[in-house]
Amino acid sequence: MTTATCSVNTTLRTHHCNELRPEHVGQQATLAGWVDSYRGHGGGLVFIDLRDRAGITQVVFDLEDASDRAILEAADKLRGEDVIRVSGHVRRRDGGPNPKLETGEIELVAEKLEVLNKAVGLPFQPTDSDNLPKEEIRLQRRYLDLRRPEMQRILRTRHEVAQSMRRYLDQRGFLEIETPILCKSTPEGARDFLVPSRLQPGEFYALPQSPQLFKQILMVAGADRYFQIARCFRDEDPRADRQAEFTQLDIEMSFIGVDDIVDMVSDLFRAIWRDVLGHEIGEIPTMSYAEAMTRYGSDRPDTRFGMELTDVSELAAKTDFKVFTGTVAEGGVVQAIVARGASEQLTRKITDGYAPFVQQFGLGGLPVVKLTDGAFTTGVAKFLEPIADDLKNKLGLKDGDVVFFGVGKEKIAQRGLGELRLKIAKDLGLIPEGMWNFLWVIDFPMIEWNEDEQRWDSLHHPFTAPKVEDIPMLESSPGDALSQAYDLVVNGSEIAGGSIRIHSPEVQSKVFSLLGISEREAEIKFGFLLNALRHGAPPHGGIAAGLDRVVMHLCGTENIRDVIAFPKTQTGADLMTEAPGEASDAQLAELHIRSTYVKED
RNA sequence: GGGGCGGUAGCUCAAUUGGUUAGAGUACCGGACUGUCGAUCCGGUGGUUGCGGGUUCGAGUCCCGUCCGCCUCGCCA
Repeated sequence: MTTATCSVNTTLRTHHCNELRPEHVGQQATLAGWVDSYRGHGGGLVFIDLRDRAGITQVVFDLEDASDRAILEAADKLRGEDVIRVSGHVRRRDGGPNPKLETGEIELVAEKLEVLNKAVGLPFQPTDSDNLPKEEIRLQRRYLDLRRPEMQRILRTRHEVAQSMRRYLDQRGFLEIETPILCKSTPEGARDFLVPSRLQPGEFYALPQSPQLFKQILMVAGADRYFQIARCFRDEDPRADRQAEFTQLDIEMSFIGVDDIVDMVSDLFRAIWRDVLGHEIGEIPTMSYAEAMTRYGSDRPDTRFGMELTDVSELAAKTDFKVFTGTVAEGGVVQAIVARGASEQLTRKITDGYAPFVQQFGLGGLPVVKLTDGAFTTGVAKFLEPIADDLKNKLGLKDGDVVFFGVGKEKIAQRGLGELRLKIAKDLGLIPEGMWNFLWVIDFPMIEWNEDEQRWDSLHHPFTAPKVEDIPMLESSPGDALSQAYDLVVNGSEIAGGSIRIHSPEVQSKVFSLLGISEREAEIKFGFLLNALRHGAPPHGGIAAGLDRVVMHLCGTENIRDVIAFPKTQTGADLMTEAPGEASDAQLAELHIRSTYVKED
């Protein structure tokens, strides 16, 4: 018995709207809910579909049976979304069963009707699935939108995921511990949301970007196994699968290595997919970051289809095409992906459109050729003459294949082709339905060079432990040192990421200095963590899984706002409450704040 | 901060190259109807075409600005 089907009888009702069955025929029942639809036949006969969270039951007002004229007149005035309470007896339907409803074999014959709340001037009908209002309207009247069965299903799925997580972790000795929302601002990472302090004039809290430091402190505190379904805040621009305020399943464990957490979290996701979808994930394969970048041009590869990247720099250098030869001479690469047999579908117009697409990711352009009757045609065909046979062999080309070249610095060529690979696969429908390709990506580099800032940035975060054997490389060749970090990917989407943490103050200091964080700076910003590491820190590590994204996958939506009860728009607004709003001068004065913003005309 | 798409009745949409009184479905209101289940049938109300300016004899349509929503690059340790 789940929360969806258990009894919810109260002083106002005896059953929910998906409970009455033929076995209840003859019994008295009282239902309460929303009028889902009204079908009137004049003075003598009115049908109402009554809806609540659980489902729909047909109520009939029938002059020939139990209903009197006064009730029929009242019933005739009922309209969609009115909230009513009806009492009567259950009977088998006269007009035959309705197979579309789980309660379709019975109906409730109304003897008593009470209108609890009349719905007037609805902006839209939540039951009208054909004419779904635009998202703006749905967000303004979220209470109506959430009444839709599809949204109810998502709310329930999100609940089931959270319960599945709690059940699983509880059984394995994890403690659910809350951490502060009003935190100290930590540098780096995303932009912080700031909260002014009234009691400490001129000072500010930050909302947590994640409970990262607190959960490490909890390990030092001997909690051993911690989890939390934690709200996190990052003041950055949103995307379809990301908003500033989001939820993570946050986990940290002591006395573990990479395999412990990978195995445990694999098992956790097997449990979630089993609980929610009844799907068996099976073993989750592992791939190194280097392999993911080389083969798929992404650190979160979608392995549901092929079209992998191939490096053709050596051949490209033998052409007379300056774009190729110049790039290779400067240390860049030429890589290729092949859309097999797609030359008919990928018209000139479409392939032309791919050029600006990859330019977004920094590529200069997008050389293209097609293979027709054994010869290269269109695009850069003429430049490929000298290497035609070698290229055909290397890429295994057949007539009808389309080849796209990514030309430039390795990272940029990989990223550009990686993104193009996904776009082409979507455009051509190459992505199989119903597949769940989970993948652990491991062996990330510790750091990567930031060209703009001319410094090393951590790939994961500054508390990520290097591989023990790579510690000496932090000084000799830091860019090659690998970390004990891991990301869980499903169908090309990152749903969890974490690492074994540094538990030695010496290694932590070394990493800080590598990242250009001075000792003094580190003491000011992370002094409490460095102190904790000096006072008996166990080896520990953890992971954070994006709850919103997990639910998106399980519900089959590509819009993060669909899986959040009260989401925010692209400008960070809540269209229902109209947050954010202005603060009064008195409020600001108390907080020792004055706005410098000047409205433009 | 950059690029793209969109905004017409409560809601979903239409409106020829700029051209008569901006239409349809649905919702809502009124009427008919005793077995419907997207009930049906008849009638009706409903518009600052997001907002401001411009071009024009004439603007929903073209131009400029602006607001809002969505997608995206940057950003997101």
